[in-house]
Amino acid sequence: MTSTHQRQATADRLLHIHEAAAETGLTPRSVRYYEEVGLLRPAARSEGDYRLYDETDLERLRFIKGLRDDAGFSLAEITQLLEAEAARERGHAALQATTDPAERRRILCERVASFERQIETLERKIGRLQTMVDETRVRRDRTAPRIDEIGPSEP
Amino acid sequence: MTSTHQRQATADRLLHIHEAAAETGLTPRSVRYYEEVGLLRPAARSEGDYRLYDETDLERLRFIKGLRDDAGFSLAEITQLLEAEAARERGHAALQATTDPAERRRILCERVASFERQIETLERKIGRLQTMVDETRVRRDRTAPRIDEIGPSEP
DNA sequence: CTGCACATTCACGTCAACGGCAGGGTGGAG
DNA sequence: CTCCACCCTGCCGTTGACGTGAATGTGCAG
Repeated sequence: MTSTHQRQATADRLLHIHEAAAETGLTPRSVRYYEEVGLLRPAARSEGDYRLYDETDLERLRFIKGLRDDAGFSLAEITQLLEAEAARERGHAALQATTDPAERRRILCERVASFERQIETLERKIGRLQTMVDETRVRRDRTAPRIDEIGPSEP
Repeated sequence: MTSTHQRQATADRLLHIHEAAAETGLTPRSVRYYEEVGLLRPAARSEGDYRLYDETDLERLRFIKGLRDDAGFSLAEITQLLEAEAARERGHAALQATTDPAERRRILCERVASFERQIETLERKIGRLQTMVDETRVRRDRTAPRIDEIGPSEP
């Protein structure tokens, strides 16, 4: 049977788990674990049941790693964000399936709303971090003038 | 120069662990754990060996909670940041102990540098999050115009 | 064909960050 | 005084996020 999915749009070869992991800075174990908890679907399996990953999978893995390392999100929170993404993709399919302008409008509006919810989630985190930065800056700025009070620097 | 902020009515009283925890949105167990791993100096103890917390402790606990919840830092990372803070406090003591202008200047400069390292740590995290926000915004902005393509909204 | 490196699925081990007891002490109300 | 709510110190349990074999299969190099 020939593949029904048109996933290899960029003509990339499929990577084994070790290569995909190396490519994204993860371990094979983590990648399998992410699949186990439902963050990743087996892209494809080789004849011998080897997991095979394409560029889409790599992007997804990089996204996960970014959220985990940079943002400090738990895998549960990442699941939420990825489910929103999945909903957007389902919306994409639904968009192809209808020509009704009102329906198409509704789908696209929901997608925009979904992006905005994600932005809000991230910006809330940024806001809290920014508050900490501001507080630190205030403390620094209360310290700095005391240096000048000492007088001009020693010759 | 005793320019201390006027404090809350409860500022003088020392709090039991349950009160301190409630005040900071933590659990008593967490607070004890933070002490166990060295995030918190042995606070004062009552006659019956009860832990007692003052306003400084509460600030420290809020700081820890902020880093943990908002920034997603691990307790190990928080330890680093708090050690920097401790170094600044040692600097404060050293500042009291000397009148040598050059020495006082050095201490204050180091403190400012320490604040700036902390700011940099936080802003690096903000930067990564901001990148994700920007990417999301781009995707949203690629979606939005497609709504207008559909035509004016149905009556 | 024989290695050899990498893959698979269990299954158990580990570390962080707590939760939740047991067994015993403390301290203010009644 | 008792009662009861809170505190203490262990110490074991749990959850998340993997690490680390063990037993077995796969695929290509020589």
